[in-house]
Amino acid sequence: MNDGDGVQRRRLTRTEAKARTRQQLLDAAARTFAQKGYGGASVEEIAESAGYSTGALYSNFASKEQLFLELMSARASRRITAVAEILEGEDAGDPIEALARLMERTADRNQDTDLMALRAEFWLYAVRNPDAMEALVAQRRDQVDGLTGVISTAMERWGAPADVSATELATVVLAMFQGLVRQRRIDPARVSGDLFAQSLRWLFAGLGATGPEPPERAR
Amino acid sequence: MNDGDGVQRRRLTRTEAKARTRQQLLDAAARTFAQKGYGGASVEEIAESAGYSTGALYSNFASKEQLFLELMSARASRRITAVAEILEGEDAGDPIEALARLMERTADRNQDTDLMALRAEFWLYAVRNPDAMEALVAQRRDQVDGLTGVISTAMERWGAPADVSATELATVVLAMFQGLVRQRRIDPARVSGDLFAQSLRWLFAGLGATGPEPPERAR
DNA sequence: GTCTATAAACAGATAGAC
DNA sequence: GTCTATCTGTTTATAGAC
Repeated sequence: MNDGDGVQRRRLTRTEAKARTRQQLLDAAARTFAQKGYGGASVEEIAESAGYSTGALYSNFASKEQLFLELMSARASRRITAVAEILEGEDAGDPIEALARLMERTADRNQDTDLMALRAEFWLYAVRNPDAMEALVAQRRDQVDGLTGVISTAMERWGAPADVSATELATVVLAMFQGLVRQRRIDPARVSGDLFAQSLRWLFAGLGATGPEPPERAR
Repeated sequence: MNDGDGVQRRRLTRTEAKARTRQQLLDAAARTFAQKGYGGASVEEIAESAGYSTGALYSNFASKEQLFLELMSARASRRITAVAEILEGEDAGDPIEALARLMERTADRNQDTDLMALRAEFWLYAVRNPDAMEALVAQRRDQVDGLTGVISTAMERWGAPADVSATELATVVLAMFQGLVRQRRIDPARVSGDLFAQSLRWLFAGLGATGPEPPERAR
């Protein structure tokens, strides 16, 4: 119970210090897994990248796999909320503009390329180990939830019919976003920076379409 | 020059036999890399999956990496054309229906899950090794080209403005498709099978929208 | 709690038999 | 041209010093 001196002078108890090490190792793991992949990253690399030894790593995590899984679950609750925050800050203006700027910001910066790569690693791991899928389910729902705010605003602006589901639309917007970012990493010359904004305008303008057929046809 | 009997009875010359082995190894590599990932698949696994030994593999490929790269380039010219073929067969009907059925077909079958996983592996590899990106560029352009046919048909049907680029639209449709398939693998309960068709209708119905602003607003 | 040293298993790649 | 056997380096994970 009582550990040494009653008052904590250095503001870092032993357990806090360990938690800090844990977090540094998690961050290093995120970097390393993103840059080298799950199979390509060695635990020694991760530990060194965090400034520790493999011994310290194994003192905090049972195995390489468990470290990866922890990362997968942790990221579900952490980073994703950043999307919503960024959007909140811009919510005053045109929601489509806000979404488009989000794309430009995340698509080309290296930091977020890492994030995209890490997400791809997560997806591949979960596809191969279905037990790990639930973490991705949570992650995806957080992303969709983070979008529904702007989506709803945009829907009002464009006078979308009441029977259009905001979450379904958010799912579609997320799909477009991720798909375009991935393609832009491959062939930036052919995936222009504002293609996303253009697509959003098309999409929202078409929400009024009711039937499965073109409005009028010369048949 | 003259090998044994002048006429080839068995229809397999030695070079043909080697080419056959090569192809079997490539197919096995595609399966194994898809199922275990680049780092997770061992050359012994690949060779055994093809019914050969590692010696045979290294007789045909310089290294594991070169095998992977060959696969990456080969798939660019092969499988992708299948997309266009499937679409051609359905072209008579509603183009949107054709695209939607394509999604249903590819999204849930395991064979195509493998293909999606393999593509994700390609993407990750190329993001980390930019020299390999050109293969993906070709792959992406083939995919887009394979789509432009149906897209153009659908554009006519929906009376899209002339200034809408069919290839850009194909890029967007491809992004939506890939994004939705990936999300559906994560959370099928929340990504319904016909959400893709619905999105396509929204998208095509909205092509008429010209400006960056909603058509009319209660401001 | 973290480090050093090491055990044990496995990887990619090669050499020589056939 | 393919297989068996093996070499070499690296990997995950652990044990014990501090």
